[in-house]
Amino acid sequence: MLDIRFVRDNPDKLREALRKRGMADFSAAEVQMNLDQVLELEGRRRQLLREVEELRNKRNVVSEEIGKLKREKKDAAVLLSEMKGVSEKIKDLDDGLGEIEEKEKLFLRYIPNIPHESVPVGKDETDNMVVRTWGEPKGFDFPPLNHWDIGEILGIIDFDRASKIAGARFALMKGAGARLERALMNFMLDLNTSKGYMEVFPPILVNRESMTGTGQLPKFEMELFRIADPEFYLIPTAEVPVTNIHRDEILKEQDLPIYYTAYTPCFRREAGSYGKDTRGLIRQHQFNKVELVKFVKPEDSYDELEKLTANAEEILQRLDLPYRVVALCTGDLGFSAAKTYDLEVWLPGQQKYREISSCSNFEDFQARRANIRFKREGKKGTEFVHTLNGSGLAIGRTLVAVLENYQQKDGSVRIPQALASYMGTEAIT
RNA sequence: GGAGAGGUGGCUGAGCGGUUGAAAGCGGCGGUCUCGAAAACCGUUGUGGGGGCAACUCCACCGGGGGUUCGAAUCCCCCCCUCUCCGCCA
Repeated sequence: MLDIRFVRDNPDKLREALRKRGMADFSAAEVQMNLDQVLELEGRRRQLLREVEELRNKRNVVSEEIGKLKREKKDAAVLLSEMKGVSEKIKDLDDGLGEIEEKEKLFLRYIPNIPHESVPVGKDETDNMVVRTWGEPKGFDFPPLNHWDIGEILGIIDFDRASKIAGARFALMKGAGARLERALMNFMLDLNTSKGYMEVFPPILVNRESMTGTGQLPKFEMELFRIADPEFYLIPTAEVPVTNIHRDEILKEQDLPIYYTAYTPCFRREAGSYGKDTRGLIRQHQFNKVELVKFVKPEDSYDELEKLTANAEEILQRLDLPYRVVALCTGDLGFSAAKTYDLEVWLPGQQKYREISSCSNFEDFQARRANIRFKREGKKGTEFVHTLNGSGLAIGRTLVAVLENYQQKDGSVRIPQALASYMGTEAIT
């Protein structure tokens, strides 16, 4: 969420940012309001606020006067009759004010973040910029298989039975497949904690406030699984519960930066991606992920983004998986992000780089929404922290990359050196 | 699921419906004393918002939302959360 004062004072900057994101001039279809109308609304809000406060002041002053008279056993009838109805008037004005504030807030929640100046301008993923590549896609002296074929041949991934148990877009991992899933998870958590991230294991069902805090609601309700009766949402990423750890808190300056890493299952409806990646593990309703989350001081957030991305990259490097780093362009940038790097790993089965991590700086966008602030030593007032997060890494997709990159001519899969101790074997045969 | 207790400032903990933004203690900060420190003493110590160049000033906030009243932390209603005991259960 943007600051209404920023919107008020910089409508042109906002328009420019929206244009770069490919949203033309802004009108939030969902709330049927455009920027000019909101600016007008803001003017009315402040006018009304002044009126209400003036009345409240009158109420306070006169009520005190009445109290004084009563204590002195004097007659207060005149003042009492004068005050009759003032509260009602306040209530009326206040209701109107509340309505305006609701409208304004709703509107603000549909405005995306302002892209950082370093973000390449472009209209869609074809305009994303490759920042660097690491490793060389290996050549194979045989036609490399897809991971779902490898998984089936080795008997470690069972899609048929998974669809019997749950449905499409689920997988049943078996034997070495299940072990590999667990090995990756432990490997990633161990590496991340060695880099100073504190391991946390959060709730994976969360309430509405948490989903709103990180920006999944109200705009992306269609992507979420929800439990109806006691109302809960299944998290689409650990970003949600972990960022919400500090919702409505005022942190001390010396607490920052805070680094967390968390393994969680993630759940996504994948509505609107019918027909995309229908086979294999790439796009599942339920998948495992290890996440990196940071709370930092504003002046540090872009350095921290580079460091966070490097931490995620190191996982791929240790697994010796070729990848590239892509800076998302303005048109491809997520709603809440000011800047995002995607890590794309090489998949021989698809002869393509595929996203395996997404590392973003949200600046104060999430923090304002989730009300996460900090207080500087010796300074009055508070500031919003900057939040960042990135996958470190998506486990299912990493498993795919391992299977496809380490497959052998004889159908077996070698285990990367870094995972050997976690797997207890050198190869899956 | 049944029965009870409770939610007040960074923490502990008071608060007859009317100078209570809120006693007191602790903690924090500043100062006196000291070679320095501790102790002692004095002072200070919330968040958000509106107006103003500023000094400053006004408004809101005692779990959340309604209500009663000239006036609510205090009275009434609803909701949420935490804790204890019983039952059930991984």
